[in-house]
Amino acid sequence: MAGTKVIMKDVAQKAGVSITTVSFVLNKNTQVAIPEETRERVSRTIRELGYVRNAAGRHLASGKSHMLAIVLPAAEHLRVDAFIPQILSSLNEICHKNGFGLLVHAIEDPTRPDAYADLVSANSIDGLFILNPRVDERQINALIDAEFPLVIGPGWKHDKACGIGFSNRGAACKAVEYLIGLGHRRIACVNYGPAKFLTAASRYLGYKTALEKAAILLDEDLVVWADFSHESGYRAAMELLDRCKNPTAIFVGNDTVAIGVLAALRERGFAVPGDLSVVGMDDIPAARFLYPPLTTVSVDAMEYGRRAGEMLISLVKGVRPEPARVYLETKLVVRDSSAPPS
Amino acid sequence: MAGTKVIMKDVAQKAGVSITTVSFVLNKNTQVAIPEETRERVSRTIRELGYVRNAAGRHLASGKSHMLAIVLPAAEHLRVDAFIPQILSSLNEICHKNGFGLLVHAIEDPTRPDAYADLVSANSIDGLFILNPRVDERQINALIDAEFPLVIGPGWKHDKACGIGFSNRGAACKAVEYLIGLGHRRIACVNYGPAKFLTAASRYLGYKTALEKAAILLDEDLVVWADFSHESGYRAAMELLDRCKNPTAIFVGNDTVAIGVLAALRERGFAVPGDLSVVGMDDIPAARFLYPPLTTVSVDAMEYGRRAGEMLISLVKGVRPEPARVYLETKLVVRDSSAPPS
DNA sequence: TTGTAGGCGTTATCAA
DNA sequence: TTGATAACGCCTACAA
Repeated sequence: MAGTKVIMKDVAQKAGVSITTVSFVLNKNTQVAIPEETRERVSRTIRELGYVRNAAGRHLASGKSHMLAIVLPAAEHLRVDAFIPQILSSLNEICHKNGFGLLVHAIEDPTRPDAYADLVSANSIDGLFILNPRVDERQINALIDAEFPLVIGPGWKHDKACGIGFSNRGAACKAVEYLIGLGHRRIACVNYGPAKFLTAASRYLGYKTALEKAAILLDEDLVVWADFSHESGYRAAMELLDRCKNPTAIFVGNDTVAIGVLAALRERGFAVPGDLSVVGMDDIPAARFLYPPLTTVSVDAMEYGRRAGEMLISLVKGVRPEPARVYLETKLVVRDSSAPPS
Repeated sequence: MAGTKVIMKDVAQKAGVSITTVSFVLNKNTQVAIPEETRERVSRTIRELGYVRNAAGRHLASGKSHMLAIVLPAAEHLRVDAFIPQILSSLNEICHKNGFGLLVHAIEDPTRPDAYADLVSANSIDGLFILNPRVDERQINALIDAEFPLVIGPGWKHDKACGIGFSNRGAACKAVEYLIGLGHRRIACVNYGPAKFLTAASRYLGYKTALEKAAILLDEDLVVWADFSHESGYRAAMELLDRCKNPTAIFVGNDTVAIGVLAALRERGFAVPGDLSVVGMDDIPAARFLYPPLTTVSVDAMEYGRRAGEMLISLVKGVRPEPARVYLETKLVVRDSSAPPS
């Protein structure tokens, strides 16, 4: 904000060079050899005048907006899930470091779930990171086919997709196998969101897989579905308890929902882990400060966002990241909410 | 993504009108009377061709980017604070409804706290919402002076500022007065962030005000400072307990930090509220599901974001919102973490 | 009511 | 090595 608007022409005039030269300096163009002296003089003039490139002009001429977007397929996600803000945070950092802005687009109108595609059509963004897509999102494949820079979960079924995340199925399986290892047999599942969300479906699959491997028959009455929020976890747990099927452990689809589950158990007088063990997923920052501290499966959310950003920026620059699919490590973190059945 | 790029000219040709007419239809221009029949035909053609306005062209020609930004002066905020995502969520909604994109800019480089000003200089954004500024942010007044659309807290000291928020001082005072009303005298304060953040400073002021009104001498040893995260709240509480000043209640600057405080108390064997009462602020979604359910001061975060968005969009459209400073209502929510001293 | 034409600020091609 | 100059796609006086 150096008072009035300064444009490239002003810089060129003041520095006594052409606009082209200024542009070369700004873009750190190495193809052309500009004398250090000239380069220095132009840089100084830019600083003196407080000149900043106009985004619109640059965008129109280059076709690059220097904007990336993160799409969250459910507004509820953004509102309540403690995992997302961490991703946002590291993604934000990577973007800034590389000169990109970060657009957040949470889908809150279910009738237009693909509204974000307009951002692409309008050429508003250079790349897209889609977190936890719905399974029926057809638009996504069209974008990948069109070779639009796009990062999504590693399990997305498209040959050319670039993805990062972790094995939701594997992680869930790990959590449930841990419970089985403790001796639990009647293990309930409170999933964290509707099955139309890819990762929620995968986590449920992991739950089923673990039971199968241990030859435990799946009891549908032990499965309830929450809807992202603490509140929904609370309600789901209440419903589960009302069914009187006496589980000895509960696998919860994520920690955010587990917060509600723990509250419900407390309210109904169940001791954790005395009467019931609870295991979550995500290891949100609050997990270790809950009562009791929550056993969960940890993923490094900050790294998740960082790597996603790096992959996306690589794609935007025309370099296909290698490897194209990254599975982050998950780790069972045992705290005090789990114990052998009594 | 209708395959290849469609521009206005294509629409104009196919519909058999001039580019101007298409532009008028797109912009819902009411100055000019276009026959319903023509308008309809153009709209249909736009749909058939899957045409979407190019953001760069529009931006350059109109000077409007149709982007708003929210600035978070500490990256830590975004990472761990459960209040912010809710604001983000409703802000996101209002933006979409009005055809704006939402840029998130968390400041993570303390050496360049005003990097977001470049967004303004580059004309990348039409408006700015600054949440919880640092008190020393000089850039802000320059922007307001330049009449750049900007929404900030209502307490920001500039005649022309537009602000929304709530009285942090008043809300904190309310919380502490409640504790005093219960009979507490030795009330500690765990603030949620450094005093250079405006709202943290205001909440501390509220704490002091309440003590003063009740003629209770402020004991500096009862005051500790956290740093936004649960973890920092945990550590701050530990430090407080180590000082052995035997408070009977703790006022915590926000609920996020209070989660850490509760964990520390638990670990040290203090019963809440039996041995110590705890009161937080913000009423984050998790507050009522904590153990014990947290007494706190509630503000409607969703409305906060919504109103902020509305004010900002109004400003962008050149209409100064009325009133220019909005104080949202705060409400003491008494749950189970507070009781009279034993 | 519709069309023509100039301009927005940058990039990038092509001469010089 | 540098400088003109033509795009880029849209908006908007102004003209018809």
